[in-house]
Amino acid sequence: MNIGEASKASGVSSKMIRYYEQIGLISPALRTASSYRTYRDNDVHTLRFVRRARDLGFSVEQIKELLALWRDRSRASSDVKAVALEHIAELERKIAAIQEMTRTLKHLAGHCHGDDRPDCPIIEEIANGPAQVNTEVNPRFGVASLK
Amino acid sequence: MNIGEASKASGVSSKMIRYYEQIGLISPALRTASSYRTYRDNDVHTLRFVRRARDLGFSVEQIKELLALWRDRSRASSDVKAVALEHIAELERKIAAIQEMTRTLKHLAGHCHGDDRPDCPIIEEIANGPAQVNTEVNPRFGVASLK
DNA sequence: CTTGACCTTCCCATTATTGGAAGGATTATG
DNA sequence: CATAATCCTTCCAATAATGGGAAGGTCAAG
Repeated sequence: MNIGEASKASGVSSKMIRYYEQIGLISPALRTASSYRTYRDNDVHTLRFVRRARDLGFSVEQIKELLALWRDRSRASSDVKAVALEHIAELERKIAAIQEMTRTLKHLAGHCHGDDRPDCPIIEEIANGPAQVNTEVNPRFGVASLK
Repeated sequence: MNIGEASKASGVSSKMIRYYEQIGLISPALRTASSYRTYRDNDVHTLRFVRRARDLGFSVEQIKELLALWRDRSRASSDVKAVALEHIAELERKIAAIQEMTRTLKHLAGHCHGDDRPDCPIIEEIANGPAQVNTEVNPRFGVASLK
């Protein structure tokens, strides 16, 4: 099986297969006399492993660890779990960060008329920072009272 | 004000200020006789605009649009809103993708003992793909019945 | 034997940011 | 004033993962 077939069989592009080999994520493929890379079922299995891990958002570095754990049949499941939990934590940090952005943006967009007039709280906030929000119950202390 | 002070005042690193100038996001700074860049309050204002937009996850390209809209005092707020909504949509796609990953990973981690034994559903799934989940109510048709 | 579809390596681009080197300018201190 | 520390300048490189493409070799079908 040459690289194109291995690519189709694994869902990893030929480009990436060569790249993974180059950076040492996977071992160098066997070569034919004319230096074509050849792959066997086992290699394709590894490539699928890599693709699934990528689909789960693991970095190449983490996949290196996971591959080592996969091959080590005497690994402790706690070792695998540690990698997974660490990754989950990172993903959740990312989600929180992005959600904070959307929260702010939705709030702003919700207050933007979105019509032909130039007045726009979205660009206002980006330009001038968080607008003073009057959360004051008593208007005597609100921003409005400063006029 | 030279670049270091402008950096502190705006929260954008000197490196990035130079970069933004180089790619044309901001206009070239005035220079002293000894070619030090100098910045005035107005420039710092622009830099803050850029930083806030970055904090909201806008790409440099989008910020280019936003800056143009900001400067165009006859812009339609709908134009700003369009950029924002597009960005919100993209952020939500990202969130959904990452959440799907965490959902899967948490499920797997929840079934991993995390002890000294090698048996681990996490690495199992990465290696062999989605395990057959028996969602069948009638055991006659379940995977179990294939034994 | 030609043609088309593959393969090889090598280089470049992407996005936003950081790091560093080499050298000049400014500022502070002794 | 001399010198040292701290700035500034430009240029080059690296990051992470992927895609695009060129130039040239190989293979299989016709």
